[in-house]
Amino acid sequence: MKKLSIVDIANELKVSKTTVSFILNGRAKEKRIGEDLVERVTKYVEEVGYKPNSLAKSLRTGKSNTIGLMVEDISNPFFASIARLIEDRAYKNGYKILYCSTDNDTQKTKELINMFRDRHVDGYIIAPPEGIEDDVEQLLKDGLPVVMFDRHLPKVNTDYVEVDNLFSTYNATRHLIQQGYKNIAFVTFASSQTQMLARVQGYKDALKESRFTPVVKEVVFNQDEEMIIKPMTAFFKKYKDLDAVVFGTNHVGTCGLKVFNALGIKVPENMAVISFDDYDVFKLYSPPVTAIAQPVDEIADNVITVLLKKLNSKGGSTASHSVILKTNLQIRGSSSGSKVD
Amino acid sequence: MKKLSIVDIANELKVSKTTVSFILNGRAKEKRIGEDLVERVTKYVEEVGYKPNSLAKSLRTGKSNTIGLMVEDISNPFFASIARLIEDRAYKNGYKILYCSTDNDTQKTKELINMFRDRHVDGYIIAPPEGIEDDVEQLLKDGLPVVMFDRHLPKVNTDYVEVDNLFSTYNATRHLIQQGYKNIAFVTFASSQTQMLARVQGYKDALKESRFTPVVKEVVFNQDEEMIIKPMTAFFKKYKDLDAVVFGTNHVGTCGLKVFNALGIKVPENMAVISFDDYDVFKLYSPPVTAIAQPVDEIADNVITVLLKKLNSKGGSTASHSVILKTNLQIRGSSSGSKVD
DNA sequence: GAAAGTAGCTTAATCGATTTATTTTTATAT
DNA sequence: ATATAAAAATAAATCGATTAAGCTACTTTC
Repeated sequence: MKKLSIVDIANELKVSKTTVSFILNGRAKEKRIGEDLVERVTKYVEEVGYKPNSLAKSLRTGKSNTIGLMVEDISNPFFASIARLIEDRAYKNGYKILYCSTDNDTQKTKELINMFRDRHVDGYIIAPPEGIEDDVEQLLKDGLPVVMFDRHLPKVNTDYVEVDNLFSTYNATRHLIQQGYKNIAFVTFASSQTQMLARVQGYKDALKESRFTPVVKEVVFNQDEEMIIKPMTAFFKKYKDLDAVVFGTNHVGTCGLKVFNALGIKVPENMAVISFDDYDVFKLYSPPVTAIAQPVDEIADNVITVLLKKLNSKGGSTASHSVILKTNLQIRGSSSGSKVD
Repeated sequence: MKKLSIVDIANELKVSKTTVSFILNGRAKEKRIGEDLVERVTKYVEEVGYKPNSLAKSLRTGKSNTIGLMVEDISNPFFASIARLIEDRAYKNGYKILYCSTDNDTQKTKELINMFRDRHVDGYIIAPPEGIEDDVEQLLKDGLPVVMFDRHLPKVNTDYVEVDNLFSTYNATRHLIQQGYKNIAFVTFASSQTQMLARVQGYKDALKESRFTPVVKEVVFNQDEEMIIKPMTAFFKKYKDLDAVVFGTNHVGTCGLKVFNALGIKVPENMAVISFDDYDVFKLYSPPVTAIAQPVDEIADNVITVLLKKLNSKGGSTASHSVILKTNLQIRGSSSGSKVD
């Protein structure tokens, strides 16, 4: 049983493929095709289970009904859950997702964008690394909708969905200060991505307000966790008088907990911890770790909504929708959060 | 600047598009095209950055260079890391990944398979739910390679990559017995998927060997974690004399830990725990939780290797490669694993 | 020096849809 | 009965590649 084409349908019913095409695309009324014929065709198509070849369709129409999703790392729970939610919404709207991990690697990301272009992806959802401004600019110039999330490219005027990073770490740090902690460090990945800069700034702002000296440690992003844990271990060995730390991402936070476990540093007795991004590891740590929870559902929801809007408004120069969402400081810990010396 | 097509290239160079196509596909020698022309074309193509339209190419050749990856839930760390590794290998071999989550929903999975077919995916990687035997059979009949992982469909003769589930839980349970635990439960998702049946069986076998009575609790898979935690809480409240439990998956295990936290049950003092699938939550729990670590790298490696082999051997009826990998029981816990009453 | 061979390209069909332009058929008006 | 408009359906071009088959012009071969 070979796959059916529109010609087969047309031949079988002794009509032209044009007619079949019109009917299948709901343009029967518009093209005033007789109701009886419409019914005959619809019925037969249903009966034999004919599905148009989407490649041919895409070639002709230029639309592929595919969305390209580029995250930093699909195996990171934060990105995985957002991907999951976006996937659901996209499928429901007839779009498929082509996804990939950028590893925050500029060159890799550029290649992936080309790959997506090549595949005639209709829209792009990107958690962008630095250095891809020109490529994104080009996409926009060519009328392809792009929505960024988690961070954005300041030099590129496009839609994005983010959380209020600066306020989040500011607030978290202030929380620590109010609990009486005095030597608070900030540990994060070395990066000049917008969200990272904002997170560091929030921390610094809070410290400045209380006239404390900031201690910022940046570790280099690496697939191999050991390469993250080593420098971090050295850092905590060196700064022995720290009594609290804010971690810039869930991954850094998780590595941090591993370091503390290895060094025998008790959380929160010896070291209060707040990490960006909430997830099971922090919830189940004992005692559980305070975390800045990002509203993943809302992020995913906004991202896909904005993108679908752009896709439907077909080239209409919709004004940029930049959505900034609030995070939620999940305060946890046996000592109800206040310092006990 | 409109996108270039092969015709534009041909016109510009005053040659036929056939020639350009042959050169671009490395068939210049075979089609004895002059070396100078080959160079001229190659150079020009490079210069203007022409990339063939892959849709047109796929339409003509029938190959899309895409692999469909269907996992249970992309936001589950086990599947996310495998997806990540497969993605890497696939991209390196010129294949893109279309992925989706099945939620173990038969109907949804059938629809997704159709979606993939429609997209002319070249090969399928599936962690199959039950009930899709016919659909997979059809794929195979149509010459489309399918590799399954994590579990398989006993009635369908296709390649799969799995771990030795039965031995894994048997071994884990025996470990608990050797430590002196006497009332060991097995908690898992209700499912008759091969891997789940094997896991329960391994547990039962070990208990039988020592003449203990098995206590198996099955909870229903649900997106909403509360629906898992509730019945599990009831279960542990009811069976108060349990001193150890084996969890069938990382997700059940994580929920279990949440239940114990809520009920004030200390692990491992009041309840020894071993969970299938190792990940950060178990490593960082204090004291860390013993887990059955699956070799995700090896799984991903084998899956993609088998699939690529099939894709390249072009319809050749390669014999089924079924790979069964060993798991690794990561023994952890402050009391070095033995029971202290 | 005519037949055969070959190097080097090109013509045209094809994949399976969409869509523009056109034709045929039927109904209505004059 | 004929012109005219409306309704219904179709032919053919197109999207951008691949590829089987064909065409020159030049070189061999006997």
